[in-house]
Amino acid sequence: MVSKRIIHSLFKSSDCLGKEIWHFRYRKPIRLKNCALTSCASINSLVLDDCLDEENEYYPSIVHPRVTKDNGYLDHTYYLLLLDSCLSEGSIVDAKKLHGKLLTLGFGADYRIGARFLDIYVASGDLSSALQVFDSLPSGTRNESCWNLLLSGFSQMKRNDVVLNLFSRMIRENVSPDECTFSEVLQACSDSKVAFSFRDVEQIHALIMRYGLGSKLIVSNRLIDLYSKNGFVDSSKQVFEDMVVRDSSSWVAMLSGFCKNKREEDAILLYKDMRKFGVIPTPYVFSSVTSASTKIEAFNLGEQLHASIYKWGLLSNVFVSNALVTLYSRCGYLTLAEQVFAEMPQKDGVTYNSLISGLSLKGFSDKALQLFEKMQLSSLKPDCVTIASLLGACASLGALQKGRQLHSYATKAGLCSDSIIEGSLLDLYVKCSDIETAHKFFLGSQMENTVLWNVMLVGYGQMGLKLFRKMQDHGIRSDNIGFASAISACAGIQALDQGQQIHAQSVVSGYSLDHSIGNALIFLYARCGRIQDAYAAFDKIDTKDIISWNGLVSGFAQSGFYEEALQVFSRLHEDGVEANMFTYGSAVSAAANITNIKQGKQIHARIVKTGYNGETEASNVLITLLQCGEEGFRY
DNA sequence: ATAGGGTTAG
Repeated sequence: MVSKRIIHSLFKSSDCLGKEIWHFRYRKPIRLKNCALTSCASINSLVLDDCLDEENEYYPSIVHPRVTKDNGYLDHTYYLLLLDSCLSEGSIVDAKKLHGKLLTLGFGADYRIGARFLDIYVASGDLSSALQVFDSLPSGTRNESCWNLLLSGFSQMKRNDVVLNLFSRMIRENVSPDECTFSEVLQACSDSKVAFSFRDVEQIHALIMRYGLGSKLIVSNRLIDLYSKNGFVDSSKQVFEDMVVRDSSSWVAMLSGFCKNKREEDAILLYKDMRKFGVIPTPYVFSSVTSASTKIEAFNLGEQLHASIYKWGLLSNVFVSNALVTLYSRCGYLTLAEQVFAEMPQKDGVTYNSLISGLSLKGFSDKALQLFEKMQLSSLKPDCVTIASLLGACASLGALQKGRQLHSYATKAGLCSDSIIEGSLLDLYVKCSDIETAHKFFLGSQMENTVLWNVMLVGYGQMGLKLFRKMQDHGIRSDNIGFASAISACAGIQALDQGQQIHAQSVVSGYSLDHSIGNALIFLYARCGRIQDAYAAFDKIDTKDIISWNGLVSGFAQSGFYEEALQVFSRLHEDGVEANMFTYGSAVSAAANITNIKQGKQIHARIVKTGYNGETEASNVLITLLQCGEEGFRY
């Protein structure tokens, strides 16, 4: 709204005597009488009376841009008011008409009018018109706010390439960017699909410092984000630590930076620091930190977080509670996960997906499928993530029929082009031994999807190795899981040379430090009876997990080094490592083979204690052990 | 502006 005074001075400054103007009430043009403007109450009242309400405030919507037979008595200020009227009514069509008229009237070069149109076009998303107006402005009048307007327009439309081009043009034309400029530019860089090299980000950083904007909060926050998104989290940390003033977003940016770069421990330490500094945690903080503790399975910390979240009254936040559902699911506390789920006042697709994937992963496939039914009854639509989890559940259940239903659901919903859905579908058919469908599916899919090769490689055992060669013949690069699976396949047929060769290839491909490949190598040596090499490979792994240990135990057990296998099993026990069903299976089998009833019984006791006695693999071998014939041994 | 869920592996 514009005050009465502005309109007054507007009319005073205009030489409008004897001209025709549009009368808004009569809806027709009238000619202004020959009277002195300073005392021209008639003109003022003529227009103003119609435009003012009781509170003497001007409503632009009453003014309509149909000023006829204009000879130029109305200046740009008047047109700016008219433009405001178009804007307040949101009528881009009117604005465009007016623009056309102004151009014919010769107002095109007027900076203020141009800037206003720029604003209108950017706000309405008509960026090509915006760009036209921008280019038609005399270059001397294009100040940084014009540039920023244009930048923010393209940034909102996610045209990041244009944003970056405009930015470099801006620098070339010697316009000084301000914090708004960098805020948009950094945002565009972060959203861009293209990865930035360290040098790229550093150059942007240097520019920021050159223009003296290093202390601006929004700039630093986005810089932290940009460094992190491209994997340079240590530089993010540097920026964060150099900040004199931080706001809540700075902490969140740093937290999520650590989370994005698998630095969960750092994220958790940062959270503790943040609390020490007395920063009030936001939902963003809790969803990030909870997710970080999920990833490293820090269940105790997760419980503490749950308590804090409750204390801050943030359980009603969907993001936060979803993170909690995932936390409890992944740590195996499905009852707690279900409890959080049940108490959520609002649920979204991710809420369902979190619990469904948790149930599927932990073997509660039936429950996962039931929850899927429930989800369909609610108005929420299952998506790729839902289907992928459920396909996993079906694969482990061997539920081919249900899996096929999901397949047709996914086809109807248009989800089948998703590469992860493809992977889990193929895995379903392979695990359910529907070789024909699996083969057809594989041949009909994109060759570049390495997961599909891996699924085939694993599922087809020895045949898999041939496929692995074929993959290489096609020039498709394998990934760490492909190499690991191929090496394991070699282990299975005790093809040491071939396995070593593939390992050498993986090193050439840059996977020399990969965990999965290291574990596979342990298994290869152990399975081929190379005890010392196996231990050497084992020692090379810096963070040994149960799979590393299993490589030794099951490898030795399968190659007939039963005592060795049992020794490793005892060591594992002493080291306080949690065995799983594969470990127990191999250990019991080793004990059975050398009829070591005493150790067999000990293992049995632990199996019962850990609840793995429901697992067929260990139980079957226990029965074998029983058949070895020790009296009094009962399963 | 910054946050949560999915496939292959022994």
